[in-house]
Amino acid sequence: MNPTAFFKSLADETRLQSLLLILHEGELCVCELTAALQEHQPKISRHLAQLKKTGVLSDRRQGQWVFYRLDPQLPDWAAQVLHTTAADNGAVIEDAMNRLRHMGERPERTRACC
Amino acid sequence: MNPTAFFKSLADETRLQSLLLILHEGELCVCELTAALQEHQPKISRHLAQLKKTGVLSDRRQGQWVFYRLDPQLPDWAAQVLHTTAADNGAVIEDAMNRLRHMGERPERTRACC
DNA sequence: CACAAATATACGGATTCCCATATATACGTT
DNA sequence: AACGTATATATGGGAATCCGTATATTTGTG
Repeated sequence: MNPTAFFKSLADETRLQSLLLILHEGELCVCELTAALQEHQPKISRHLAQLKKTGVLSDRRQGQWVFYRLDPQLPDWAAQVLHTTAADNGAVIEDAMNRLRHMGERPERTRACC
Repeated sequence: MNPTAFFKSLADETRLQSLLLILHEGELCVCELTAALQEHQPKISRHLAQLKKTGVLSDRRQGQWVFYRLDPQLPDWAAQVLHTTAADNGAVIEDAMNRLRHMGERPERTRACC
């Protein structure tokens, strides 16, 4: 993982908020992020695709939904950077977290392997 | 310190290398960074000015030289991000460190206050 | 197989970013 | 004051980035 490329991934409001939300929730699907951040779906999808391509996130499909989470292979230092950032910047996702909590009809999760 | 703005500061090869070198050495002047990174002086100055403007670095003039160091007011989480990155990415500044070590005529430092 | 929901991608346009070059400013020395 | 060194800034051009809209793809359901 190239550090500059990694920081480029974090250098966008939508991507950083998405990452912090995913970090907090474990995994989230596109529609949840779209609702929480109040952004158009293609915008969210585009940024998630970029984060996946650079190895920050990985995804799994479950039925109609695609859930994104931190890539388990993300280097420790990079994961640490994210956790450090999350710990001191809760305000960044405060509004989004509230919207997420009050969102009706969130898709049900099943285990990755049954 | 806005996290997105902070990460934008790190999302450039020249800026990140400069920061990691400064972190390692405590403080460096423009001419040392120019030599270590083998870049044109205006390019280095421009990036340092940007890092200063966003509150990541601060500078002090000593005679003809201007030394840059981490801004003492940089939030802990941001400093931590830098240290975490430095700890696992020594390779990023390896060549530059070698050039710095073999650089002749490095300017002498005096204490900030005499 | 039609249809709706969730997600992904393609396309242009607008903005931002980065650079090299040229020039200006500040300091020290003579 | 004149000159050399170190640093800063201005300018213009090219590349990368981000966005909204339109459209394609995938999946589940009837």
